[in-house]
Formats: sequence, structure tokens, C-alpha cells
Amino acid sequence: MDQIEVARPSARSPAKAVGKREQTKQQNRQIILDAARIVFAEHGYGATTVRDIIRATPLASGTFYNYFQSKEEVYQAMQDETALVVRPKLREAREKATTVEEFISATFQTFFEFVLRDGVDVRAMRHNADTMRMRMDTPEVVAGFDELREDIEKAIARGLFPPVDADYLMAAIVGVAFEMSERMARREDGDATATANFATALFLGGIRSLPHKADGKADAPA
Amino acid sequence: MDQIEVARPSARSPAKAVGKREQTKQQNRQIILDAARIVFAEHGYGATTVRDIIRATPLASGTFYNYFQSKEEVYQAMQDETALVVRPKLREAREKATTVEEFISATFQTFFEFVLRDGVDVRAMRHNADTMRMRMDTPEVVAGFDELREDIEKAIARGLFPPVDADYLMAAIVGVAFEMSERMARREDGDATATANFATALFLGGIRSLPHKADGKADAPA
Amino acid sequence: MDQIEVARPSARSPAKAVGKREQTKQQNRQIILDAARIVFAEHGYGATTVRDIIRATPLASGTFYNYFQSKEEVYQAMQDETALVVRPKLREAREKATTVEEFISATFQTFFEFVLRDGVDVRAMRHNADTMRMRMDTPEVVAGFDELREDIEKAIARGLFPPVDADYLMAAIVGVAFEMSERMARREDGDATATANFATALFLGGIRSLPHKADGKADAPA
Amino acid sequence: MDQIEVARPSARSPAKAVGKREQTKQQNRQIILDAARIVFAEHGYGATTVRDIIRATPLASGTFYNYFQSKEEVYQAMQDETALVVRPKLREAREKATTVEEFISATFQTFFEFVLRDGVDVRAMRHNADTMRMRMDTPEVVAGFDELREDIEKAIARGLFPPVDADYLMAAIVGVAFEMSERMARREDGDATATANFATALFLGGIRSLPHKADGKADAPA
DNA sequence: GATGAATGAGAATTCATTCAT
DNA sequence: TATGAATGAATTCTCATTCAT
Repeated sequence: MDQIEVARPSARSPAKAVGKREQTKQQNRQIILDAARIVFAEHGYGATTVRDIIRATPLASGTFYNYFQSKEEVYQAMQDETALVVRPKLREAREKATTVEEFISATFQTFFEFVLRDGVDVRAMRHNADTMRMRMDTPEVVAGFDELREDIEKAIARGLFPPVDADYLMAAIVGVAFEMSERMARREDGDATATANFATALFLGGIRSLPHKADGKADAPA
Repeated sequence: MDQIEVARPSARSPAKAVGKREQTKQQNRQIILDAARIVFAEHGYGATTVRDIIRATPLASGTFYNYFQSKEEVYQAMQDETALVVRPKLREAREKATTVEEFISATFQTFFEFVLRDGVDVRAMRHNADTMRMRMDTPEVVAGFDELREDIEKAIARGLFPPVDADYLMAAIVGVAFEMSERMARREDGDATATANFATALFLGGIRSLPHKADGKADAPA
Repeated sequence: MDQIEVARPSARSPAKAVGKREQTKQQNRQIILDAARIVFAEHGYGATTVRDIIRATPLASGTFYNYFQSKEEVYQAMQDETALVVRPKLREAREKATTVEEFISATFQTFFEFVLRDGVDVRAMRHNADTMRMRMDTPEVVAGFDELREDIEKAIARGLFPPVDADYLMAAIVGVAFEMSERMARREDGDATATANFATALFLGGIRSLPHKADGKADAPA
Repeated sequence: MDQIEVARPSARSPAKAVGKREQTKQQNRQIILDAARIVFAEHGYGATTVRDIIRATPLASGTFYNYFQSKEEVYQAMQDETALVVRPKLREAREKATTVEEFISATFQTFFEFVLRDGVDVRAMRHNADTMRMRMDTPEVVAGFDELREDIEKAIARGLFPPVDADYLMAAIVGVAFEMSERMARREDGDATATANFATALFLGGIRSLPHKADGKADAPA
């Protein structure tokens, strides 16, 4: 496990001291967040200790507490950082939708694209402890679920969707999104558009509408 | 937190000529597993300590280590105990299927019924740690995923399913099953059949086939 | 580490029950002693636990306590068993001595012969824990030192030895005996007589009387 | 307590610029080593626990682990600290020797002087555990044996010693040194020079050359 | 007597957090 | 603010010993 690159405050450059210090502060926070992302992915949440995170950092242990109170807090900050990036994208995509197709397609496409570009390496993350797969959602992430449900309800209200159980539909979309994104990330040739097409076809027309595979064989799992 | 009731070696059971000591051993193992199930549900996996589990038991601390090496091991045993019950049920249900409808319907129906009857109290479990939702899958659980994919592949082979990406389809089913089962478990009037009908309709005909709600409102979330 | 061969009491032979039982009792005590000898040699005294000794035995843990109270007790019994064999031999050899040569020679010869024949494998014993060499003497062994000193005093009394410091001379003999026996045991071609000759020559005439090596080189250490 | 203390550690103190923290670190390490020396002497190695050592210290339990990994490690550090003091003294003494007498005499004299001045209180140490005598040699101590053998080989090479078995001679010297030093330390009037004279005489001329005792009686043992 | 699971005191060790520097 | 050693409560785990079978 490598250390994150530093902004050591030891080298004093007398000029612009304030700006420099402020910058360092921001950098250190980011250094910790980045380290946490890697360490959580490697060891899993439960097995990760604050010490682990610090060790993956050039910083001293005391410094951690200048930025976060605990493991929980840094985890949430990390997840939130992520959620705060995706959620607006998802919202925007769905708000522009004028058809069911657009709504569903935009949701999956945006989500899968994000996972491929910005997501932690899922292969490292999920098979930690050699044995167990785990998924944790912070309040910020869960709030994204609520937004999706709200958007579905709005879509129902404006006649875009039939009057279905929005809570269940949200759950189905979320479940498919997370589970398929993990599968996608494990594939060598993970392709956000193809994956989104699959999920979209499913939600629009059911299994019989799914794209056919040329050879009739399932993709090899990782 | 209550302790699990004990079967102290005093009670004689004449039938099933298992030695009394062997019987006590089996009981103690089960006592620990049951306690673990409750404690993990209350505190979440990460926050649970071996001491917590022991405390929820009438047994001595050393006794835990006669049965399990660690928190991880008891967690896996617990999950596996569950998976070993559901997996054969699911397999059997799917093998009897002669149509796509039966395959999908039986899968969801069996799964949701199990969650309602034997599942841990999800409401306690998922909102632990004050904040975070989490899901962990042990190898035994993951093996169930593989079985589903195999069954899909077989169904494709015998022409039951169109030649789709079995891995992705499996992921979609699993995602929907887990995510909706949690929603279902949170509802006061959780209904396995209704939930299975929703999921089945989705997989057979897409969103537009979903059952319509009378009032057009989403169910209230927990 | 192998287990010591057993005398299991499980197979009941009704006849001669008492004699059989008595025999088994003696055997089990011996089984434990033999196992202890091996385990102490492998792990060293400090690191050895009663459990380790039991594990090296086909017996149950509770059985240990029918024979010994603790690790200390079994260790002493083991050492004493040894000392009780060597001490009479040494005494006898020295009592027959009519010259200094005989006294010294018999002492070393008897001791080194014993080490080679009955001693625990010193190579295993002394380099335990990969790091530390250790030697422990029980009261029975220490009593052997006293006997040696008494014999020296008697030898002085009857004019065999000059009137030297018997305590120091005893210490010197003991030190040379133990330290050289370890070196001897490490050598592939450990030879009690040659080793005894070396020690005897040293005590009779000093370094200049020591046997010369053909090549003038030291033996290779283990 | 005023100005001198107030001087900040950043201000350079030209000589021996050791920070206060570094100084405390060194002190704490020494505190633990000193406590260990006492506790090992009192309880013996096997019976000593890390807790015992910590209790003999004003430090917290966790602090121990900032310096040593285990009981073994602190024991070795302790022994090595000792060996690193004696070994150079012994080497130097032997290198200056131009005769057998000087070589042997210097070795014993140096060793016995060290034991009397810096050695642990042998009377406390050896009769620990109510029962057993024990000796443990760490690698550093064993390395001292190798040095002695090398020096003997060199002495043989330059014609100082006859071509004897250097390994055995080394063992004899070591055995006599340790065993006699223990006896010496038990005596009220332990005298390094007298003890060294005894050992030297033995190695130079054998028993018959040993100094005669005025009364022909052995010294009283402790 | 033999067995081996249960016991629980206590030893080893970790780790979040503090605080002097 | 950054540092990192000290802290000690909490946790994991071991192990001698007991005792029902």
C-alpha cells in the first residue's frame, strides 16, 4: 500500500505563508480522504482502524484528529464526497427526461459511467478479508435513494410513469444499479453504455427485451 | 440485550441416543450462533465484538473459542447456516420451472418468503451504527449467486430464456431481491407474494407491466 | 511432534483388572514424562504449557492432573528421573577411585556416556525459540552437585586430592561437564571417551597437557 | 526551572543536540530494561510476564509495546546490553596476552570482575521459582563464545597455545567461568582475583597446581 | 480412573485519543 | 498546526484447572 503524496509544512517559505498554510490544510484533508478510500477498499470497513489510515499517509497520528473525529466520520466524508458528485448528475439527467426510456436510461448510464471513472477499484474492495463481500451506504448515499424515489413520484405525477409503487421501483433500480455495477467493474472490458443498455432494456420490456448475446453464452465472471 | 435461553445439561432426553455431552455441544454452538445473529443485527458487524456475543450468552468467554476462532468465523457460520437453508429451496423451485414466469416467480417468491419468516429483523439490522447500512456476503452466499447464474445458463440452453448475458441477469435478480426484500421487511404489512409479483412483473414485462397502485402514491417508507 | 505410544484403558479385559489397571497407571505416568521431555526440549521450559504436553500425548487433559499438579512438577519429575539414574553411577565410580586420575576420569567418562546414551537430543533442546540457549537445574540435579563436593572433600580427607577449595573445584568440574557435553552432543561423531580424555587431561595437567590435534585446527562447531 | 526550561527545543543547543522527546524515549527504554532486569532476577524468566515488568515501572502498559514486542525481546535486549559491555573488555584483555598465563588469567579476571561489579544479584536470581536454577544465553552472549574460540585459534596459530581442540577448550573455559562466577557471587567475601587465580591455576597446571587452602576445608556453600 | 468441554482469571495486545514539544 | 510517544481502557485470547459424564 503506497502512501499518498504530501504537502509537508516543514519547508518554510516565508512569503505567502497564510495562503500556503490554508492550501496545506485542504491538502491534508484530501490526503486522509484518499488514503481512507484505499484502506477501506483493502481491509473493509470493520477491519480498518484509524491507525491503518494514518499509516497510509505521511502524516502523524495526531494530525488525523485535526480533520476528523473518528473512523466513522472519515468514512462518511469519503462516501459523501462521492455521493455529492453523483447525485446532482443523476438528478439533472432524470429531470430532463421526457420519456420512461430517457429517465431509466439516463439513470443507469450516469451511474455506470461514474463507477467506471471515479469509483474505487471494486475488485480490490469487495473481496476483502479474502472471504466477504460488503457494501455500506452512508446517509448521504441513502439520501440519493430518496431523491430517486421523489423523482419517480414526480414522473408518475406528470404521467411519465404508470402509477406504480415508487418505493419498490426505486429499490429495484438501486439494486440493479449497484449489483450490476460491481459485475461490470470486474469485467476486463467493462462498458458503461452496454451495461446501461442491458439494465434499461430490462426495466422497459422485461427479460424478453434484453439484448441477445451473439453466442448465447454468459460472460465469464471474474 | 437478552441472553439466549439455555438447555443446561441437566435435562434428560431419552430418545435420539446422542450422548449428553454431544448434545450440550450442539446446543452451545447454536446458542452462540443465535446470540451472534441478534448482536450483529443490533450493532452491525464492524461494531460487534466477541465479548458482545459472549455477553448475550450464558456461557463463559473461553467457551466461545471452543467453537469459533473469531468474529469472522461465527459470522460466516451464521450466514452459511442461512444460505444452506435458502439455496436448496431456490434451486428446487427453479428446476421445476417450465416457463420464464415460473422461473422468475418461484425465485422471488421463495426468497421473499424466507426473508419474512426466517430473516433477521432487518429494521434492527440495517440502521445500526446510527448511520450506516451495510451488507456482507459470505462465500456460501456468493455460491448461491453462482447457482443462480448456472440455472440461468441451463434455462438458456433449454430454450426457456433468450440467449442473454446470464451474469448480468443474475446480478439484476440478486440486486432486486436483496434491495426489495429490505424494503419489504421495513413495511408493516410486508407481503411476500405482492412483492414477488412486483419483481416478477418487472422482469417479465418491464416497468409498464408493473401492477398499478390504486392511489398512485408510493408506499410510505419506514 | 509425534505422540507417545499409548496404553488406552478403553479396551476392557475383565480378568486381571487390577493388575492391568496398575500397569496402565504406570504407563500413563511414563507417557507423560516422555512427552514432557520432548516438548520441553522443543519449546524450552518457559514456552511449554501443560496443554502442549497433553497434546503430545494420546491422553485427555484431565488425566494429566491424576499424575502431576503442574508443569513445574512434571519438569522436576523428569529431571529427577534423569538425575536418579546418573547420580548413583557417578557416586559409585568416584568411590572406587584410588587416584586423582581415576576420580576425575571416571566422573567425566560416566557423565559423557550418559549424555550420549540417555540424554535428550541437545541439538533440539538448547537452540529452542530460535534464539536462546537455556539450562535449568532442578533440586535433584543440584543435589548431585553436593554429592560431588562431598566426594571431593572425602578425597581431600583421605589424601587423594590436595587441600583445595572443594566448592570451586566442584563448580569447575560441573561447568566443564555441562558445557562440554553440549558441544560433544552437537558433533556428528561425539565420542564420550575422547571428550572425557580432554577434560581429564585439563584437570590433571592444565592446558599444556591437553591432547594435541593432528592438524592443529579446532573441530568444526555445529 | 525558569529561563533554562523555557528555552524552546527549537533553539539549537550546540553540544549533543538531543531533543527532550528523544531523551525521554531513551530514558523510558532504560526504565523498562532496568525493571526487566530486576523482575527476571526475582521471578525467573519463565514465570515473568510482560505485566510484571510493566508493574515494576511507572509507565503504562501500552508503552512497553512502543519499545519491545515481547518478553523475549526485552530479555535479549537486556542480555545483549550486558554482553556488549563485557565482550570488548574480554577481547582486549586477550589480545594483549603474550603468554598462556596472560591469556587465561586476563579472561577470568575480567569476567569475574564484571560479574561482581555489574552482574545481577545472582543470589536472588538463581534460586527463583522456589526450586530451579536456570541459565539462558542470548545470541549476543553466544557470539561472545565464538569470539573466545577465535581468539584461542589465533593463539594456537601464533604458537601461544598447543594445537588443542579450540572448541572444547572454549567450552571448558566458558563452563568454568559461569559456574564459578555463580559460586563466587554467593560467597560473602567473593573475590574476583582469588577466583581468577583458582581458575587460572587449574587451566595452567591442573588440579595439583591449585592453590592450597590453609585449613584443608572447603568453603562453606551459600 | 479417563475423558474433554466449560470455566473465568489473567496475560498479551491493540488502538483511539491526548498532550507536551 | 504538526508531531508522535504515552496512555489505559477495552479487547482478544490462552490456559490451568474443574467436574459432569
